[in-house]
Amino acid sequence: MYTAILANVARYVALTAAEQQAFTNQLQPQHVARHGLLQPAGPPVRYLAFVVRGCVRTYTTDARGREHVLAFAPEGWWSSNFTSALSAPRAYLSLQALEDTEVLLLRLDQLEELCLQVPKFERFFRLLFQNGYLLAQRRLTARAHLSAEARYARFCRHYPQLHQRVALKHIASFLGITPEFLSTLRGRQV
Amino acid sequence: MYTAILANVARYVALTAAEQQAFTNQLQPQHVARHGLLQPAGPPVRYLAFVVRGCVRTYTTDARGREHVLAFAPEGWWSSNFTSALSAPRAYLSLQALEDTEVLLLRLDQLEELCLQVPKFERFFRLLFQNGYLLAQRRLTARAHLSAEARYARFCRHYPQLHQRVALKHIASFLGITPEFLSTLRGRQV
DNA sequence: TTAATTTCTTAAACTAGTTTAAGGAGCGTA
DNA sequence: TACGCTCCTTAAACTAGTTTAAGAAATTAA
Repeated sequence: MYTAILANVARYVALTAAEQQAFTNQLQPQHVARHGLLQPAGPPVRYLAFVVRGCVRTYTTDARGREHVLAFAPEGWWSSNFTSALSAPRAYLSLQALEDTEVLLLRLDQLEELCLQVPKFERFFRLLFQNGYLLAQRRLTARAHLSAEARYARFCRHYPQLHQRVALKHIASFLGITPEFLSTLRGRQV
Repeated sequence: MYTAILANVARYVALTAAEQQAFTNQLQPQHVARHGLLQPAGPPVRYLAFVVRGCVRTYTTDARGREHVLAFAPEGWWSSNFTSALSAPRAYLSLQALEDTEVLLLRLDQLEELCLQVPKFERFFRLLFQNGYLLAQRRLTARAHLSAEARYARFCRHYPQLHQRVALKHIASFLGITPEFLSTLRGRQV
């Protein structure tokens, strides 16, 4: 259950058995059926999710009710519903399971608590966010530099496994184009 | 010299006089003339910059030699040249002073060193990157949800001071449109 | 002051990507 | 097996934003 997440943390910081215990105590395991939404117990809050099995997509819904995919997270990846008030205050991102999925949830307040108890986690999450920041910037750059076709080619090269598992419409949304246009792009390449 | 940056750090963590000393010892002050590039002493590396006075833009240059602005940083803001290998490995972002500018530079290796010496900085930079990650995600969302016109309106509302100080072509690049098109957008609104 | 250079504006031709629409393919359910 | 549903594909009409070009305005330098 916790093997993968502990290995993930161990990439950056070495934990004692007691610290591992303190960590896993905070995590809420959740099983989410295909197409179901992730949500920790209690009122809606900010949280992180670590995907143990399956695949999750992070998305927003705009004023016209259209969804925009911001990220995918297969096994071993972190994801979060963090966002800031683009339209409404307390606007959270939604996380949906694209397959039968097993996740470990950590609310932001639990994260803060954990960092106070075990300062090593300040380091771990500093590096995690530092990396997330870098990836988000890379995607901004890609959108500025590359045509839709080049972005799709890059996506296929970078995430071949996702390309197989994830519906075309979600990939299109992630790339910032319509499903129809992605379909024509695919047609061209054959 | 260090008043502003210490106030900035104090928003998240309380430092002792000795810790303040350890922090400011690592910082490299640099004066950069208008249009000059920021760069810490030594070989090119990743670094953070805190703007004490003036204004900085962060940008990349693509294969065709065209620049794309990723961020602006006026007084009191942090900025960095972090990026990951979109095209070449060791591809850093460039930071340019848009006015006569005073910055404090902190190399990534110095940051790591500082975190080891004073663990409070793990917390500070964790929160700083967490926030940067959030802002980058917000910009990705804005680009998906909003038309160029709406993005420009939002930029003007959000950063009225920048709108006055920064050249139109840089704002256009930041918004992801051509200067010509931004110019027509401006014309329309009058 | 003039001259050189960069930046901004305007407008017309163009194109990457959208919209709309309709048909087909797959898939879960009864 | 057929029904309903969502997803994917194709194609034609359309549009937001680009490209090209040329002139006006603002900066910079001498």
